[in-house]
Amino acid sequence: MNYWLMKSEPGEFGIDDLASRPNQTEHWDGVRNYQARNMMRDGMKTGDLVFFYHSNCATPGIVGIARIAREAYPDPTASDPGSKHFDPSSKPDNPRWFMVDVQFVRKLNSTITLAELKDKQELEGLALIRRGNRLSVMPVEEGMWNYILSLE
DNA sequence: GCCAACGTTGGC
DNA sequence: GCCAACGTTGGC
Repeated sequence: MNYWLMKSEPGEFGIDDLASRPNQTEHWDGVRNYQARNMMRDGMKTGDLVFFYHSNCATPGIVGIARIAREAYPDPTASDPGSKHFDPSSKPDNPRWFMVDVQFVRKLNSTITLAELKDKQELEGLALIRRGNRLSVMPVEEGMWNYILSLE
């Protein structure tokens, strides 16, 4: 079992949006960063758990937990000229971008804020709080996962 | 809205 | 292969 953190802007797609989808499941499309893609494609397995993180908002932080419901498969928005994630250099017979399906597990009782996470010596090295980090998909070590949950 | 940090692109 | 220019992310 692996653990992850995935960022989303609540104004675009927040934890409540995930919870209200059919089967409480949604495709995680639109990832256009190679490192993030590689982690989704090569690392994520069905059943892995994910911290759902709200970025670019008043109080950035971890707001809930999700699970990987389907392992990586081609992201159709890459070959859809009408999508804002359209990538003309990705060929349908050789897809460049992938997505996973993510299913809602639960919301946290309260947001574990970025400020709080930054404050913890125990989380030194966590990719989320490394300087300049902008990855939208990143791994979380099991020990850190458990520690973060203990902050709830 | 500002801006630092980072990734990508493309000329050479 | 270098690197300047540009676009994006995301905290503040």
